[in-house]
Amino acid sequence: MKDRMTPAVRMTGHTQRGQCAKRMSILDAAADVFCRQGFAGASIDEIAAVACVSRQTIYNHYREKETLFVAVVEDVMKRANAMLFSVLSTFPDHADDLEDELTAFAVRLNKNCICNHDGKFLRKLVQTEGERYPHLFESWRQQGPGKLITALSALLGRLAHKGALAIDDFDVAARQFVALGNADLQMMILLGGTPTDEELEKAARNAVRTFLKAYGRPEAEKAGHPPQLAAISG
Amino acid sequence: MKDRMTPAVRMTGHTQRGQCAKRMSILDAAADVFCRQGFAGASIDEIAAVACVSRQTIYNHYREKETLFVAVVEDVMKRANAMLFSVLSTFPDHADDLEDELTAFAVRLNKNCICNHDGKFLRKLVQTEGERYPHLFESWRQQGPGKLITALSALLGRLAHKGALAIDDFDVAARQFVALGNADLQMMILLGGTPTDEELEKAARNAVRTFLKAYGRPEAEKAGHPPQLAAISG
DNA sequence: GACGTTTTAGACAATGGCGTCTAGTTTTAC
DNA sequence: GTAAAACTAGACGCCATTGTCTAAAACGTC
Repeated sequence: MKDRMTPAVRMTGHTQRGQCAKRMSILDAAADVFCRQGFAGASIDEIAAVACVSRQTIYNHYREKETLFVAVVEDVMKRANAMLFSVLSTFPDHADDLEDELTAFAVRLNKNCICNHDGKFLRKLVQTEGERYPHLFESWRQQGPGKLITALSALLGRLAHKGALAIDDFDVAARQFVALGNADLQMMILLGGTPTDEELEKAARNAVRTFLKAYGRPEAEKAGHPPQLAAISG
Repeated sequence: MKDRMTPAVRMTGHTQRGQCAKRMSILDAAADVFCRQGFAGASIDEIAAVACVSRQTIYNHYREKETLFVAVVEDVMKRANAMLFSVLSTFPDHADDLEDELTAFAVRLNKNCICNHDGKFLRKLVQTEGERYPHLFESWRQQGPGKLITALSALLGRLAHKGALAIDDFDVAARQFVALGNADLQMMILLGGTPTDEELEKAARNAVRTFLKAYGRPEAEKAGHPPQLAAISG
C-alpha cells in the first residue's frame, strides 16, 4: 500500500530525467501493444520487452494493467488534442484561393489528426474497449470529435459571414466537410493503413471540390462582397 | 483424429434440424461474445453459457476457438452481403422524386447495412482482428465495401445517363454519397450505438440534400430530357 | 424397447498471464 | 565515496482458460 505513485512529485533535481524516459518508453510500448492486441490480448511481459524494461519497473510506475491502460489512453488523448488544436488554428479565414486553402487544410486535418498514429490508436481503442471504460472515452468524444465539429462549424460560419460560402446549417456542413474528406480514405482508415501524400492530396481535392459545389459561391471568390445572410433552405 | 467434421453431411432424415439449431445458436452466441470481448477476451465457457450449450458441444462442432471464430465471421459476412445486395436492388432508377427516393435509399442503406448488428460486428472485428486474419478480411473488403462502391457508382451512372445527375467521376461520387450518408452518424457508428428512425431520416435527408446540391440537375428533375454527357471537370 | 448418435456435466493436465516478492545491480544525489 | 532510490532478473502462488477425456443422460430411428 502506502503512496507508491508519487515519485515524480517528490523527486528533486533530475532523477526525473531517467524516470521520465522510462515512463515515456513504457507508455509508448504499451500503446503499441495495446493497439495491436487489445487490452485482453496485451501481456505485461510483452510490453516490458518492447519497452526494454523489466516487468517490475512497470508495476513500479503503474499499480496494475488497468492503471497503465488508462494512463496510455490519457497520454495519447492529450497529444491528439494538442495536434487537433494546432491544425484547427490553420483554417483559412479569408475568401481568396478558397479551394486551395481548404484543400490544404483538409490534407493537414487528415494527415495529422485522423490518419496519424494517435488517431488510429484512439479510434481502434474506442471501438474495442469503449464499453469497458465509458467515461474515459466519453471525454475523448467530447474533446476530440466533438470539439472538432464545434470549432469547424464556427470557422465555416466565419467564412460564410464573409460571403465566401452559403451554408444553412453550420453544424451539418462541418460534419459533411469531415465526412467528405474521409470519403476516399474510409477503407484505409478502417484497416489502419497510412495513405500516401498523393492519396491525401487527391482525397482532399475531391472532397473540397464537392463541398464547394454544394456550399460555394463562385462569384464571391475573388471579390470583396459584403457579408450576406446565408440562404435558409430547410 | 478421424473425420469429426462431417456430421451434417452424412446425416439422414432431420437429425439435422436439432444440430442445425445448435450450430446457429453457437454461431449467434459466439458472434455476440467475440464482438463484445474480442477474440482474446472471449472465453469458450462464456460462449457456451450464452448459447445454452455445453462446452464440449462447441468443440464437437468446431475444432478449436480459431475455427469457431472464422466460422462466425464467414457466417456474418454471408448475411451482410445478402442484405447489401438486397438493398442495392432498391436503388431508384428514374429521375422522379429523386430527392425523396435517394433519401429513402440512404435510410435503407444505413439502417440495414451499416448501422445494423452485422455491420457493427464486422467493422469492429476488422479493426481488432484484421491484422491476425488478413485474407479473411480482405475478402470482406472486396465483397462488402468494395462491391458497394462499385455497384453504387454504376447505379449513379445510370441516373446520370438519364440526365438526372451531373457527375464527372462516378467512383468518387459513390464514395461521397456513402460518406455523406454517414456524416451525421459517425459518432454513433464509432461507439456502436443504434440511431433512431428520426436520426436516420434526418441524416439521410441532410446527405442527399448536399449530394444533390453538388451533383443534381434541378431543371431535369421532372422533365424527360435526353441523356447527356456528364461534365468532365478534372 | 434397443441402438447409435449427440449432448451434458464435470474432472483433468497444461498453459500462460497477473501481480508479488526477493536478492542483487545500477543509477543518482549529495 | 556513500547512501538512497530505482532498476533488473528470476522465482513464486494464484487464477482463468484451453482443449481433452469420461461416464451418464437425452434424443431420434428402427
